Amino acid sequence: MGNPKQKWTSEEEEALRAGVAKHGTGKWKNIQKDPEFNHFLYSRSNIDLKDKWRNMSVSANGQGPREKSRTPKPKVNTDSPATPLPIAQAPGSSALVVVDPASTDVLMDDSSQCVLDGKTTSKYNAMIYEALSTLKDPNGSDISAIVSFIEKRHEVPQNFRRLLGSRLRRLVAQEKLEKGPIPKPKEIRPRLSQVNSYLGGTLEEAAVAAAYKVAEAENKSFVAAEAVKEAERVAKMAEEADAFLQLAKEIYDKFGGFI
DNA sequence: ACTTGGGGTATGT
DNA sequence: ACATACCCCAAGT
Repeated sequence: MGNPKQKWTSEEEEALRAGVAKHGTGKWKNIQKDPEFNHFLYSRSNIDLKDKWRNMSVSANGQGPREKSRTPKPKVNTDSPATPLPIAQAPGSSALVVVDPASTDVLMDDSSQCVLDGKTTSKYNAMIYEALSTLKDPNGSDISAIVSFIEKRHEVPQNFRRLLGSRLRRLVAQEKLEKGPIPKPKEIRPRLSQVNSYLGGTLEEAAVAAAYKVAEAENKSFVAAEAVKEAERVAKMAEEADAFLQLAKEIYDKFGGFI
């Protein structure tokens, strides 16, 4: 009747995940009110968040269809901000100890072997941002420094340096990174204003939204240098948004000279 | 005022 | 039919 049913967008889901990661399960109202997530969740109620979380948890779980009569909850739940995330949250969640190939499989085992492409890419991006933001080399960190930093912190394949090299080139090509000073979200916004002034039309909204998301996501990955899990998630977010931004740029390249 | 569990309806296989 | 996704209600705190 009143509601045509509003499907949850991936942005909303991400916001919800992030919110739960920060506030813990059950603090739905807090998450909804949090200015950091309210931009994505303003149209959802705390109850909606709860329901969505339930659904996500159910489908992310291997096969636990909606059991009602089963498992009447053996645990009373210690109610700590650490929660049964539907996707992530590694065994030793709090520390910097991460990613050794043996333990990671616990979270993404089901789809691990085939489609790793996108996921590893995101992971590498996250590592790069982590390295850059930690090293904070004003002249820009050279590749050796980045490699050695990451090697100290993560298990990486033998050809990692090669991978990293192409990865970096790509990021620079996409202007998500610069050679020289560390990347700043601010670098992106002025660019967009060009697009805006030329197009000024329907795409403006999309472009601004995309740019804002990229900026926000990248900005976050600085803060999240210590929380690698978060960084991974954020990197994925950035990549999604970046696709949008690319589109906007292409359009600008085509029509920018005329309009 | 919020959280929580149950349930209802639409939609996809 | 069954499972899933979204929404709503009523009870408990």
